[in-house]
Amino acid sequence: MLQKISDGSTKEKLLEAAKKEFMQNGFLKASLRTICKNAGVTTGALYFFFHDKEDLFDSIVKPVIDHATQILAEHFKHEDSLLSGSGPVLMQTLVHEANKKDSAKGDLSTALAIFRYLYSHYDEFILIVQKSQGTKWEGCVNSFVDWNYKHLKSIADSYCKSHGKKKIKPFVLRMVSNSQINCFVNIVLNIPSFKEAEKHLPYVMHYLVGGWCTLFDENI
Amino acid sequence: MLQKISDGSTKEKLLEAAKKEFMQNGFLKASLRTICKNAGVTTGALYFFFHDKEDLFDSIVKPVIDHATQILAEHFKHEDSLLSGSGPVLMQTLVHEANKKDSAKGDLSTALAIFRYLYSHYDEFILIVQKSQGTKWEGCVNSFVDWNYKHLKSIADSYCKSHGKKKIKPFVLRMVSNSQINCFVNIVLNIPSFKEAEKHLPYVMHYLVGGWCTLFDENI
Amino acid sequence: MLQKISDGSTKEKLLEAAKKEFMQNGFLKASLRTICKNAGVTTGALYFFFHDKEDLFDSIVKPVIDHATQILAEHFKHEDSLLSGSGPVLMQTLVHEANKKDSAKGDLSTALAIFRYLYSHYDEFILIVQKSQGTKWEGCVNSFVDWNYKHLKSIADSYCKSHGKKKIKPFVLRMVSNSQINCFVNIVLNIPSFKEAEKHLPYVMHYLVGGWCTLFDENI
Amino acid sequence: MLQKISDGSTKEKLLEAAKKEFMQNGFLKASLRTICKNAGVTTGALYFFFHDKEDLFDSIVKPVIDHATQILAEHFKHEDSLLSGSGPVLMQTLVHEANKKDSAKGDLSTALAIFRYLYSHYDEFILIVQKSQGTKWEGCVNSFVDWNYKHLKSIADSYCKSHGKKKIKPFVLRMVSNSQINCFVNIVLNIPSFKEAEKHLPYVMHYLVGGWCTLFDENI
DNA sequence: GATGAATGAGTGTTCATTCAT
DNA sequence: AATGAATGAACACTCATTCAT
Repeated sequence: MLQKISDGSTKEKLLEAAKKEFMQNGFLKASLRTICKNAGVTTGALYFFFHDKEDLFDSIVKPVIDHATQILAEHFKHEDSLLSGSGPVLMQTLVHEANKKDSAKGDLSTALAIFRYLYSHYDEFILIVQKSQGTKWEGCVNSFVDWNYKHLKSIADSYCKSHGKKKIKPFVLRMVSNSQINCFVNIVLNIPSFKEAEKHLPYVMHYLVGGWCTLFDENI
Repeated sequence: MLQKISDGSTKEKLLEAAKKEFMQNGFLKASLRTICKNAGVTTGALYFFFHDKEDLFDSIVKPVIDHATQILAEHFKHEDSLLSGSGPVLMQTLVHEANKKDSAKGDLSTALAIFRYLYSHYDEFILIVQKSQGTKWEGCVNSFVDWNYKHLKSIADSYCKSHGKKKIKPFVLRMVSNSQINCFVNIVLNIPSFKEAEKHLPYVMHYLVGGWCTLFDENI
Repeated sequence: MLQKISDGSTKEKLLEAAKKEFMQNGFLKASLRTICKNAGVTTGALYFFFHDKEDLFDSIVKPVIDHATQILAEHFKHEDSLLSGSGPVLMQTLVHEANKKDSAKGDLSTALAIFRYLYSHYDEFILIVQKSQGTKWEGCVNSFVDWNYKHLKSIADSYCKSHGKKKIKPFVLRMVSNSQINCFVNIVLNIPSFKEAEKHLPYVMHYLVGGWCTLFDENI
Repeated sequence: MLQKISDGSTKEKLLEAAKKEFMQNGFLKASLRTICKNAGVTTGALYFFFHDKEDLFDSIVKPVIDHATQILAEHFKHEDSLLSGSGPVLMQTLVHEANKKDSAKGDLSTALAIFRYLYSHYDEFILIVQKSQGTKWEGCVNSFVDWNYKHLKSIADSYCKSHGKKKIKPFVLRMVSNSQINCFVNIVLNIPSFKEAEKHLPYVMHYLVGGWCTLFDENI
């Protein structure tokens, strides 16, 4: 595994205490004093390991963001390769025919991988999504929306071109991207365990694909 | 109109300065001192008009929340009355057939009313949605999701019953509710003017209805 | 009666609210804001009737102090007149023989009069004794001790002179004076009703006279 | 000695400045700002050493209260052991015969010890007795009165029982207790030096014992 | 590596008081 | 006689950060 087991070192104790404090109070209201006290360590020690308050937050959150980014990047890369390589047939797999097959949107494996990872770093996920106001990560989810948007756009444009339809409006794609990301975030936020989320996932995908396919209907 | 035009009174100056400061820094980081300074007023004056920092925030935000709530309440009431009064035929209007008609989801009038109102109180809307961390309104959007969920559930249950289908899972409805609210919020957040939003609205509705109708498909 | 019945006028309402606030919080912690709010009156009104915070406190407390002072003054004057007029015989009444009679220290009438008055102005008494820190009255009880000391001294000196004994040391007399006043204050503070205090009074006097007479014993 | 000599450290400077400020203004009116300024230290420094304003006051006053309490406790314990161990004879020493001997109330050693201690912590004593309003110590003297009352009661009850007299009324004993404590406090308050107080002490004891013995007179 | 001490600007809030109307 | 608005200094307290040791 990539993650070191907590070894009770000062740094680990600080990170643990910080996580708890950030979870309870959010970045802005969190108190370094409290963190140090709970870690059983002096303020000076904190500043030996971390440059400042935000750096401390970063140290907790960054690895998770990076890893999630990587999973997504691989997923996008994979879909892109399918797309560029194999023309209209595959396109249907990705888009229109998706809801007629039991493995909607290609397959669920990427979604499951992401979920599995996020649930195993639940606190960090919460920190990123709900407690990062005041840090550079407060727009983190939006960045993912942007990214996903670009991805969706390339798929949609490609599909429309090959089917002789006019392009989906960027605004709509942005909204869809946002909708997708938001659904995923919401699942993790509202469903306590990976196991349950796993069970729900097909319904979610079905719903999202339903909306997605609507975009390519003739009558609009 | 219900809203008084700013008359340059101390209270108005304070509210104006507060709005600006809250917009810039969010509730937690906002400084009352700065607000007073920018309003050209002493700290004491602020406390003559407002009970405390949160009361100041409230005074800006509450009327907008109340009004939006009222619009929604009327909308829900209206749909409920259609539902209870007229059986399966209308149900189709509300649900399944929606995407086959140009007035999806009944009609767009409620959505437009809400949008028109929110755009005319843009700053307040931003404050509620993005700057209210640390106040009692930080979960405000979630409350709307909950509310909408109850509404969707009654519609869905009623429809399923009359069509002999098994109920939609609560979790799915919750997700859909969240998705809908999130889309609307996102439009206001990302589209600068009401005029543009108005143009986009049909696409949005089409997308949302698409997802919604998927729920009632046979094959899941 | 000297005391006007509260007529619900603004001034009366202020005095009433002030009394309550001063009782609860003492002079220093008392808030004029709170007083005005409870009186249902604005701050400005308060400053129409009273010069400042201390003046407000004074207005409540001064009449009671004055009246108590007057009662005492009459008592002292009366005892002085007995003293100057009638030589050694009366002296015994006042002092040494006191504890052999059932009406110790002359009689209890003065004490009863004072008690009756204080109990009928209980709140004001508490204010003077326990809540006046920060006002010019915070040493009020000490003034009474001083005054009583002068009185005791004249009695003691006169007695000693006429009995050929050497004078009681001023320090001792001061202590005795303090002891007496303190006992009286303590009774009012610890015994809730005049009726009960009246019952206890003889024991108190017996105790005080016991100590007082000790001063004139031969063997010291 | 238990007390460290002021070493000019920040904490010592703060305590010194605080003592001065509390003496001048009492707890409530004392300003932490002023204290820090006079200590030549920033506000933050104060809060490194003390939890809050009251903790600062406590740190000055608590050791003295504790020590005085201890001295008294030992004294009470000693008297109790005499009482339980040796019957009526000693009882006379403690009570009735006290005024016929030159070492009234057993001996003066406890009183002297207390005085010596209090005079060597004069400022702290003043703080406790006169400047503690608003802190948990404002009723401190009353606690001592209560304590002494319980002690007096056990002595008095024991004496009355062994002499076949009916018990002294609790109210009277409470008053006597108050009177004794009050006298002692008053001495320290009014007599500037231990040396003088020492000279006066026999008179004080004589007076107090005089009153005390009166309680056991036949004719009341 | 880590401590303990200290900084100093900043926080929201309360205060008694004033004054034009 | 009384209001409502406003003052401005003061309050206790917290903050992230620094640094000599």
